[in-house]
Amino acid sequence: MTAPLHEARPTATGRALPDTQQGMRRRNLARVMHAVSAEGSLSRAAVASRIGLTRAAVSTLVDELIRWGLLEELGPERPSRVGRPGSALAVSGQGPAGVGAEVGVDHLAVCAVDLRGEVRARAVRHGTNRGRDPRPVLAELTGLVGRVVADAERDGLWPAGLAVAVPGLVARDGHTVVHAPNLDWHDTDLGALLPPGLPLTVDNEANFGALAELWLGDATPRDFLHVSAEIGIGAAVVVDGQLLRGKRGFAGELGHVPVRPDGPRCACGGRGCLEQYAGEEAVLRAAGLESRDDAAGLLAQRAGADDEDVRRALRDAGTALGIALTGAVNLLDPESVVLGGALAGFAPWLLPALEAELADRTTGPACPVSVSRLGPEGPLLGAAHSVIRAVLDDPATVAERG
Amino acid sequence: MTAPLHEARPTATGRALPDTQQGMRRRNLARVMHAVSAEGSLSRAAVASRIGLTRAAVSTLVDELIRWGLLEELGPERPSRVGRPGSALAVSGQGPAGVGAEVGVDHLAVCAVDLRGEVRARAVRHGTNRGRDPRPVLAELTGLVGRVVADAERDGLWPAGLAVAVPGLVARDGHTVVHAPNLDWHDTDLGALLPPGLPLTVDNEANFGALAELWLGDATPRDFLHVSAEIGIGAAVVVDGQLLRGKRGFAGELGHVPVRPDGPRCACGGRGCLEQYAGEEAVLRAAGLESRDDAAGLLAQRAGADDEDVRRALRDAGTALGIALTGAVNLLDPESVVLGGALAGFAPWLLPALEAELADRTTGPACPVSVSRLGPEGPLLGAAHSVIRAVLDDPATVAERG
DNA sequence: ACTATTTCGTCATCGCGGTTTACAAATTAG
DNA sequence: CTAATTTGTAAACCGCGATGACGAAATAGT
Repeated sequence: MTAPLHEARPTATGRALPDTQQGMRRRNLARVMHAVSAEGSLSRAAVASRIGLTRAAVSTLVDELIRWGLLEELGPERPSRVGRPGSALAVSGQGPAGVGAEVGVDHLAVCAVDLRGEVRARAVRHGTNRGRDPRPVLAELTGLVGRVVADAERDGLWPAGLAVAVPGLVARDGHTVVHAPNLDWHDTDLGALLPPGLPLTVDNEANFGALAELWLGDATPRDFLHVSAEIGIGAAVVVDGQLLRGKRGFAGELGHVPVRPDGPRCACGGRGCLEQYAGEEAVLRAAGLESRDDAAGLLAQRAGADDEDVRRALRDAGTALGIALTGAVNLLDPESVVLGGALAGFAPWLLPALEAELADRTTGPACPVSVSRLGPEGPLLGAAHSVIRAVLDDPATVAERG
Repeated sequence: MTAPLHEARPTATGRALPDTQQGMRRRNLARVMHAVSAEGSLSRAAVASRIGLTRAAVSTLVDELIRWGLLEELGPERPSRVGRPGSALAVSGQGPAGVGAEVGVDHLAVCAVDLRGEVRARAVRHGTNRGRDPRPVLAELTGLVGRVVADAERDGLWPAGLAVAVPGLVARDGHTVVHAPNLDWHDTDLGALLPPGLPLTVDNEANFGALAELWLGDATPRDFLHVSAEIGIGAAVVVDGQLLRGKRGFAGELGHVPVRPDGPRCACGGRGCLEQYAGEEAVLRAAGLESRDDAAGLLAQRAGADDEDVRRALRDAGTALGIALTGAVNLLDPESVVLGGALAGFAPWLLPALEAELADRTTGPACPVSVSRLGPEGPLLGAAHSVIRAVLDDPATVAERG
């Protein structure tokens, strides 16, 4: 029932790795990094008691991490209780940087985040990418990445990897966009079209948004459902602090959960999918508006200005979302549901209907629904942080650099 | 993106365990057990190459496991290729036994399984438990457990734990039945009512059924959805070979996924839940039959005898299941869906409508739906095997006994 | 039949990594 | 100013897997 010991480190190959002393060392290095990172600043003794190793062992681990430039010594702590005060350790503000990028429907954005989680450089280009060929778009993105990397390097950082958030389905290989309807990209391998040299990860923006919520949100639980709508409606399922990706990497397709099985036909082949009721197109139509760029902004503005048609449309969308989420919550029993992306902006008008539906259809206390405070920044930050987390999770990978 | 090294062994407390040499040893002992168990019989050298350790290291591990009575030496292998033949190792048929029990609506069952996975003792009592007080029911169950344990002990086994499958929701504490509608049990702590001394685990029958499918099914993937209906409709979600339990332990409540949001009221508070269309009651009503004991048997018999009313009712149930599963498949992207429990018996009449619905509502290749070959035995076997798996997953826990 | 080759299991030795124990340094409590 | 407490480090120790060598037991080749 508990996690099998022999599968402590599942591998892509499916074969269990041998458990050797080097692996133990690597895991303990990671534990030290995580402990210091979580608290901001910690003495060796505090790390030791927190991760359950002895002070002596932690000392050697810290020495190594300092040598690699991942930790730094801040000097003696202000003594608070009796005894010799410890020497404060902190995650280095130099060293590796995570480069995150976002291909949005109407913008490109890139940022660099240091090990401490602070954004140290950014670049944005506005303008629609809808229907454009991937090559020029990614060439522009490469330009932005170059600028951000140059800025970061001037600042004493070196890029440890590039993570790109895209509004579409990404294969489990981590670099092929299978289907991005709003960009009209299909089976596009971004590996060849982005700057070489940097380890690349591509993922769905909902996934990166969920990770941002997990890592940066305040009091975000380790089991939650993150719903994020831009044009389509995506969701990401986080279980025990890990993204649930599914066989093909397509998990979280909330937009095509049937809400009214006899409803209107959907592009996916189904009928009455959530997107037919709560997708951007559907909401615009229900509000009597035409499709256009920045439709989300228009909707939010009208709703804020008491436009009753728009409000009704958003209420109905909330109801549909509530029905779809009832199914998801029944299936997953998450600790909470978080609304992110464009949905966060509509929360005042969506939430009441959504929560009412959820409460009506569930026994006992309804699953709490909250709104992301990261808003549209989520996916970009999640992407950048995913690179940083990889370093924290296995510091030995950057042993040589620094 | 990969599993964080520092979280290799997640704990119930949420605090990361230190990584020590003893932990390493324990994990490697587990790897040896799993390797031998998976192949039935293996030489030390074969184990070594399979788990990536050296022959010398495996020798010491095997020595210890033999000393504990978990492995046994079968003697020299029949030489197949050049070189000295190895000495065959096998999991011991003596030693620890897993005791599984099932509280069904109309029966009680207990069995004991040895480390090799073979059923070595069993006991059953027929008769309804619907609405009975938990105390006498569990007293009877305790009696059956006593008989099975006695049989097993006569056979050279000792009970390593008791796992009980119940048709209802079980809290994450692993011993409290929160809600079992068909028994009419609520917030019942089974810990106090079952034989003391044996480590106890209680879980939903759908969960144990899914584990049985995972461990015993042929070619069952590590990511699948197991749907099991007795009276209600339960599901279990398996992700990466692990059960997804949810915050409260209630994950998998497929029966209350909304299928037609404006459909009939359900006891759960919702409307148009799957159970209103595919639950036993609903199917009986749709077929024009009355509720009675062994209704499932009656339905299967009538369907087999070309009763068109029953067949239509089952087809409609299949359609509703298809709609609910479309949502689940969109959300989870599992490798397959497995129908177990009573559903397995209805498969011939359910499957066509179910698969048609799933195919219609999904783009690309539909998620394959298969039928469990374990049938009604699943939960009982899963329970017993869960105890055995715990031993295989951490052999050191039984070091002293044997 | 005899030898060369291959593979298996074991042993002695080694290196790595965390623990134990001891101690000096730095602080508070009295 | 002394006793108590806590921190960080160093030295000795121990557990565990790796290495390399060796005898044992089989096949393959002549």
